[in-house]
This record gives sequence, structure tokens and C-alpha cells, in this order.
Amino acid sequence: MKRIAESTVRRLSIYLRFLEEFEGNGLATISSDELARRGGTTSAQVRKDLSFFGSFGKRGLGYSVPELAAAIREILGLQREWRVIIVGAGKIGAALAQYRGFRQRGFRIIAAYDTNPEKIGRTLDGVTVRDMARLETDIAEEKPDIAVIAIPSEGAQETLDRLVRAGMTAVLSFAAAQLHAPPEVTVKTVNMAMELEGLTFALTNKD
Amino acid sequence: MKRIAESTVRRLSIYLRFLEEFEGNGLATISSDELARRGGTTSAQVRKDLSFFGSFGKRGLGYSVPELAAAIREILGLQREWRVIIVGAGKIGAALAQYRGFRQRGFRIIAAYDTNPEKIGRTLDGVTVRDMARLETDIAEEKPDIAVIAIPSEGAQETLDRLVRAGMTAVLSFAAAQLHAPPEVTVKTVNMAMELEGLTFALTNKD
DNA sequence: GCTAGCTTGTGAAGGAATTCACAAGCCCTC
DNA sequence: GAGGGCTTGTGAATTCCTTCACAAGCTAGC
Repeated sequence: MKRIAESTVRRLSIYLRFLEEFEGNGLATISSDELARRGGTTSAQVRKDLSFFGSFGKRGLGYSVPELAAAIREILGLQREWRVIIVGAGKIGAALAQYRGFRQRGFRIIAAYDTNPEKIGRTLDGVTVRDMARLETDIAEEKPDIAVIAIPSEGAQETLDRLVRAGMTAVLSFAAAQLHAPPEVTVKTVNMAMELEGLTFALTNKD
Repeated sequence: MKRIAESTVRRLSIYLRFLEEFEGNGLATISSDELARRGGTTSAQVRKDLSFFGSFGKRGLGYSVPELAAAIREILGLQREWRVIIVGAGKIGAALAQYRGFRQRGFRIIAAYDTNPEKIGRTLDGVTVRDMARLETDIAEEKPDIAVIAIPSEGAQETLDRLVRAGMTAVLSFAAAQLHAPPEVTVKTVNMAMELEGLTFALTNKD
């Protein structure tokens, strides 16, 4: 398959959200134009995005909502359950553990990890906090698919290295640090500071 | 000024983080090459990014760390304090209120808002939770610069509309929803679900 | 003050993503 | 079953972003 742009994947994610909403409303079909309006893009973009993966619509009619939703779920790999571990049981870790969207979309949080003895053994919304020392053995045994880094930026790279050595290949980080990993490991970073600075830049450079 | 790509602004943010680290270490100068290595990009990219705003280096030598840091802070508008309000005092709002990077970088959280009577009047790490009903009058009076939306996606668009009507022009949203606002309002969205789906896509489509 | 050795700043080239524009195809009505 | 009205799927054109490549310019050493 041809290389798919990250922006395309992000938009598929957006389309899927609307499709699920429409599914709930019992809507049967939708046009690329309507999908574009909701998603803040253009109809050509919607059609192009989908065209990388196949041909899902009917000319003159549009897309069947349930069919397209199923197709995108398939593309994004959401038809199966994904096992997630959270490293760091601080405020962000706790917010993630209770995040509904997580479970609703097939992500199952199997454990959280922390070094703080006061936190170890407690539960965050049903997720047990384990000793960070067990990280490697647990990973070997339980084979989680995705690790979420929710610790301060200072320790983030070191933690990522541990996760990679233990065999993890997909990591979502909330640390405000640029992380480095081998190419076979996919790392996504949610960097709040960066987003905020995007805002201050916009505020400062208004025409 | 010529239009600046969002990717350029994001990278400036990254460069600044390293420069501040180097500043702490007392390092005097740095080359575009070193900055690129740390930031996961190329030296040509670094120089191009900076070139949109002026000429900050010395040929043969590199960039003065404190000077370049100051220049980027200026570009990003970080030399002043920014007043932030948080809408939603749930787990995410609480995590934000205590987030250190926030305050360290000149963002001052002046208030949080919620509709839940049990939360109103309490404080999150020194930030008072106010009644959501006061939102408009408070904004008119206190003129915050940035609003952070930290509520579930269902109410997010409605909340954004209220913020826009009340005069806010910069919004950071953590709701997993595509938000629409007039063009003079800058909205950034941190969408965890989208990032996760980027990971599952990568995991599913390994060569 | 001249040369060797770096590193910047930047046009030009190249590559990637988006938008255009239209033929192909489907549905519905008469 | 033929025609009108829509909407998809997709090459081509365009726009946007990144990388290349090199002249210009600075420093340090002799």
C-alpha cells in the first residue's frame, strides 16, 4: 500500500466520529459534502482520503453511513480490542484512567504504573496502580499493545527507552519533551505547551 | 508578514525548549545542526524556520543560546503574561490547574468554571472554581486571553459559542469533537482519541 | 592581515498534500 | 427505458512545505 499521510489518518478519525453520531440518529446515507462541512474540510478532500483505501460510495447517492463507519473502523484497526498501560498515576494518568472515550472505542486499560509507594496498590477508576519495578516483567507476560506516558518530561525519554527495550511499539506521550525512538516504534506526543504557544503566536501576530 | 506554517510554529516551540535547557547548562552557542538533531529535524529546516523572522545566527559560529531563546520567546509572544480560564473542573481541568509547565511559561490561570454545585467554591491547586453562570460577566470584567475547554464533547460546541460571543479569541479544547468558530478565533484541539487511532492505524498497517 | 575551517541564510529544486474539474455512474421520475 | 439531477472517484493543476546546495561571512590561528 502507498504511504498514507498522517493528516489523512487524522481526518478519517474525525469522519468516523460524525458517522457514529449519524448512525445513532438512524441516518442512512451521507454525502462527502456534508461530511466535509462537519469536519471542516472540503468534499474533494474527503473523497481523496477515502480513495486511498478503496471505493465506498455510490455515485449520485453518497455513502451508506453504517458501511462507511465500518470501513473506517477497519482501516483504523478499531474492530479489535487494544490493551493499554498507563505509566504514571498522577493527575494526568488519573484523568486518562477515567476517560470514557477510551473504553468506548475499544481501548482497555489493563494497568497503571507508578514509583510512589503511596499510590501503588490503589486503584484509579478500576485500574490498579502497580509498582513501576514490575514494568518489564508485566509487559513480557501481558503483552499490552499501547503504552501511555503520563509522567513529567524529565523522566520521559528514559521511560520510553525502557518501554521500547521491553518490546512496546506504540506509545502515546503527554510529556512536554521531544522523544526519540527507533523507527519501528510509533510515538505520538500530545504537547500542551506547544498548543498553547500556537495560540499565543496567533494572538501576538494578528494582522 | 508572510504567512507562517503551523509546522514552523510548532518547531519553534520545540527549539525553545532545548534552548532553555542549554541556557540552564550555561552553554553559550549552538549550531542549527545540533538543534536539529535534538528536535528530530534537519539543520536546513531549522535555519529556514528562523529565516522567516530574521537573522539570528553568526556564520561560522552558530546561534547565541540566550539571544536565540529570547528571539523565539518574542516571536511566540511569551515575553508577557497570558491570562487563562479553564472551563470544566473535572479530572482534566484539575490536571491542567496543577500542570507546572503552565505557570512556568507565563500562563496564569485566573479561574476555573463548572456547573456542578459541589465543585463551585472549591479550589484546584489554588484556582477557584466559579459558577459557570458567571462566565460572560467575568470575561467582560477580567478579559482573559485564553480559554481552555475541559468538558465532555457533547457540550463543547455550545461552550465554545458562549466563549466566542463573550469575546474570547483563543481557545484550547480537550474535547474529542470537531469545533467550529469564526475565522478570527483561533481554536486548537487536543484530541486524544485521534492520537490513539493514529497509533492503532500504525499498528494495524505495519508493512 | 591572510588563510583554513565552519556555519549561516537563502534562492532553487524537489516532494507532498490539497484543490480543481470533469467523466462515470447511480437513482428517480415520467 | 430514457433523461435529468446528483454525487462519486480520480488524473491534472496548484499550492504548500521541505530539502538541496552554495555563496557569504564569521572566527581563530599563525
